[in-house]
Amino acid sequence: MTKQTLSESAAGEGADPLRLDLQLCFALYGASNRVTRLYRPLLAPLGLTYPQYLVMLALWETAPRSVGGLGEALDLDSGTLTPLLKRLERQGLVTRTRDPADERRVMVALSDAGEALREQARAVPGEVFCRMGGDLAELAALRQALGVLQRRLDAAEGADSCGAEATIAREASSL
Amino acid sequence: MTKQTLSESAAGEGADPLRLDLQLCFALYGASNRVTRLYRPLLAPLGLTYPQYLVMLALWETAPRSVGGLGEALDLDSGTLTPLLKRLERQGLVTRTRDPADERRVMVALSDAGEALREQARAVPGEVFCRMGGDLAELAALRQALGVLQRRLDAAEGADSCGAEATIAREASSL
DNA sequence: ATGAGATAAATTGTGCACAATATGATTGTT
DNA sequence: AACAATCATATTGTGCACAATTTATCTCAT
Repeated sequence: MTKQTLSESAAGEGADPLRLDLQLCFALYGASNRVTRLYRPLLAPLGLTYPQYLVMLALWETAPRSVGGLGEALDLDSGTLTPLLKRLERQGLVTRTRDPADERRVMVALSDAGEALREQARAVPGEVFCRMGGDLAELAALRQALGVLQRRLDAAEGADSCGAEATIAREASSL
Repeated sequence: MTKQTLSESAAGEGADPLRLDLQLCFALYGASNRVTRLYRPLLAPLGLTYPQYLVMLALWETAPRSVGGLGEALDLDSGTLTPLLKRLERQGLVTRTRDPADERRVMVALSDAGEALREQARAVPGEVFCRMGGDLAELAALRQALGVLQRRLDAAEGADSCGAEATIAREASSL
């Protein structure tokens, strides 16, 4: 099976660390694509894409929120959010109004239809959970590990060249 | 910090499985975005994007390959690959020629420049490994868990409605 | 008050990701 | 041989994701 070329070819032979992160990054890339494919048919009846669903989830928890606030919550910038929010607005799910207290900000609020959609969306997480497979402990562990990795990637965001001092620091804290 | 709204708000309170997969899927989505952001500055000197790099990795292992073969290896369809491969061709890194034995197929081969780029790319995995943080066991475990999840997601690809027995199983393990 | 920075969002341009469809080649049946 | 079904790739259209830039607003030191 050709699919294994990148993902598992070195699995048996002594764990080359270079192959490992190739495999890990590729696995994350693939998993993300698979997740959005998994959501697609479930969200289609609601007229939402997966990123739009994430925005709605954020708003169902707290609204109104500024574009920047949403961006920080979802780790997306205005170049992604602005057109996405305009589409949600065109569908009548949210409203976008400039904050009178600070005209630079745009506050995103839920319309009645946006609030109402919450009920329609209630069945989605259960379906996803079910399709992902039920080993709760394993999923929890995976989420936990992703949280740790995420913090490291966020930390690495600024560092320009993982220089000698960083390598030493890594070795010191490595175990 | 608003960022925690989706990712960790329920961490302390009894592990609602519905929140869990929301968090897990969101974490996968975020991790994938972060990975491509991590690669971007490392691949920019090579003139490659992360998906283009994946294609080149596949070709450096085995070439020539058909478009379909690449698609199976990377889990991408021709709608994604065709324009990507045309860009690689325009950069002089690959050639695309129809297979004389089966004119439906397009074989993608490496040009000399494409072969040569392999040397330039040799430093990339090390940098990535370094920036992701060095706990080898943890990264290996994460990759392992992603492999399991991936197989489940691939299996769930066809299933239309995670039927009654699965729902019952979920309810049984739900609390 | 005013102009220099800082900040928030929008815009522009490139490149995925994928559904739906189209085009053309191959295979199997009759 | 002819033709339906299948298969491999390409095309079209929508919607992210993000870098780079622009526009408008705000803050603050003077």
